[in-house]
Parts: sequence; structure tokens; C-alpha cells
Amino acid sequence: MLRLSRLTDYAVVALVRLGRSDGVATTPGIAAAIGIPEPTVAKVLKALTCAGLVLSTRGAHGGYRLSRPLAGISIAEVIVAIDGPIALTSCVDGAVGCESQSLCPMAGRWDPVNSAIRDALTNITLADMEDAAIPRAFRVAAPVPVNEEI
Amino acid sequence: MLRLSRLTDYAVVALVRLGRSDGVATTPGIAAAIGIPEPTVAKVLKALTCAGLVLSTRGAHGGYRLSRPLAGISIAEVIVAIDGPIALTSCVDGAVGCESQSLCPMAGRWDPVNSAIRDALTNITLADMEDAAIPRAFRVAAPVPVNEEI
DNA sequence: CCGATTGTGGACTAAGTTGGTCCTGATTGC
DNA sequence: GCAATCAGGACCAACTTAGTCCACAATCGG
Repeated sequence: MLRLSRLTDYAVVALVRLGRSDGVATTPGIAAAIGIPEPTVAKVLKALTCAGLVLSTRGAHGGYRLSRPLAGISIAEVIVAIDGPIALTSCVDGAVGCESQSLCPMAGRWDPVNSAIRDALTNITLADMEDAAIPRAFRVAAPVPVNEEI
Repeated sequence: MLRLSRLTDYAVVALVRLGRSDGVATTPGIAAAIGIPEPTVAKVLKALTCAGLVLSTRGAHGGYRLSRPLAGISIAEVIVAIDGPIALTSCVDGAVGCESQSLCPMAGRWDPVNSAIRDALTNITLADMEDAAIPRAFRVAAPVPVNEEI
């Protein structure tokens, strides 16, 4: 299925959410807003902090905020932050442990594929996804339309 | 990790192998050639047959052969044959069952990403991968000059 | 200075998926 | 008729993922 982890999906939602809140946002706040259990959101945000995509402030009145605008964050970065390096097979570049590495006829075979995927993902930013996410016909050049009922 | 199943990897190896054998190749033959357990190879070949990428002949002296030259088979086809449709999230186009579908702020969000990936994978053929797979310096007169040292 | 709020870090458990095996048939050629 | 080969499915084991929980550190407000 070539699927990435659900956590990455959550990360994108959380990031877009952060892009809409002006100040800092707390874990419970984000969790409630996007309908994902709080500890899971915390886990995702922790990973994003480590990757430098969001900045955290500890203590009371703390929370998270974006380190860059959404347009400056590529999907590839999010995936790497949550899922680890982008490589379709476990048998990547310098990876050791491929049991039949010597006679493995596909050594290096996937490299061009990996590169192609990486390129594709690097060229899509969170801002692009935010645009694509709104299925309604309402969308009219609003820069940050926080149109979420409920 | 955005990884695809190992079975897909096997499929590529098996297909490339089939591209080199002139006549038909049997399951045990391929299994021995590429160093993968026989039942597993059989499973992969069955899936490839269903997808129409290889043709099977039953009975004694039967076996498998490519339905098209390697250059006419894209990676995307192989992945679809083995792993199913290419979609990074379970929450695809018309997919139902996304529990929070109504308030899910990312409905349709991944579509551009999926398309980008699909395009990238469609533009790479098995022939390309075969070229990339040979680490030796023997390769001469390659039509597509993949100049990657090591 | 103390307590409430919030992020940090790790361990742990449970569930789902994948990979691999096996068995029983159906088909073809000798 | 027998051997070789593909077809199709059921089945089990192992790994990965995702979700939860707990104890701790930091900051702010009173």
C-alpha cells in the first residue's frame, strides 16, 4: 500500500492547525481541535519539536508554535520527522544487514525510485495541502480562513 | 518509513530475472536464482499474473514469462500488483470508514501528494532499475547513461 | 516560595499487518 | 496414468505501529 504511518497524517493536521492559531497552542487544545487523543498528539508534537518544525515553550502558558510558515515546510520534512528517512525498501544505500547482500541482484536498484519520491515530496508544502484540504466551493483567495464550524 | 512491502521488492527482482531468461522460467528456478524461498516466489508470481504483468503456462514444461519487455513495465504497476493501489494514507479519495470523516480537516488533503508519487513511480520502468542495479563497471553502451559511481 | 500548568522522556501493552508456510486442487505434457 | 507445474486458499508467527501511562523538569503567577 505504500502507506505512511497515521502519525504523519496527524502531524500534518496538527501543523496546519498551528498555522492558523496566532499565538501558542497547547497539546490539549490541539487534540480537542483535531479530534485526536491527547497523548498521541503529544507524541507527534514531541517528534516535530525534535525535528525543529515547531518551537515549544515550557511551563505555564507554554505551548507550541510553528518555527516557519506553512509554505516553508515540505511534506518530506514532516515524513522524515515522524517516520524517519524516506526509503521505500529496507535495503537502502549503505544499509547493512541485507542477508543476501553479496548476491542480491537489486543492490542500489531502488535508489532512483527513492530519489524520485523524495523530490516529489519535497516540492509539496503544507500550504499546498492546506489548500487542497478544503473541499467546499467557498474558497476565495482567503489567506487564512479559519472556517471550521463545530 | 514510507516503505513498501518486501514482496514488491521480490517482484521487481523476479521480473528482471524473467526479462533475462529467454524462454519460460519455473517457480523453483526463479527462487533458486534470486535466493528467495520458493513458496514466497510463487505467491509473488501469482499476484503478477493476476495483474497481467507475466503470463503463465500450466502443466509440465510450463512456467512464467513476461507479457511485455521490461522497459514497458513501470514500478507503479508492480507496486499496484503486489501492494494494492498507491495511496499514502488509508484516508483516500472516496474511502469510507474514516471515523471522523465529517469533521476531518484533511479530507482530500493527501490527494496532490498521492498524485505526485504516482507520477514519479509511473515514469520509472523496470529497465531503468535494471540499469541501476548493476554495480559492476562492466556495463557498456547503456542507452540511458546513468552515471552513478558506486 | 509554592503550586499549578505545561512540555520531556521513556517504558509498556495491545492490535494490526506482513511474510512466510503448507495443503489441496486443476491443468498440461509425456 | 503419472509427473510436473500453476492456482487458490487457509493458516500461523513475527514484526511494527499506535496508543497509553507515568515520573520528571521547567516556567509562570500569586
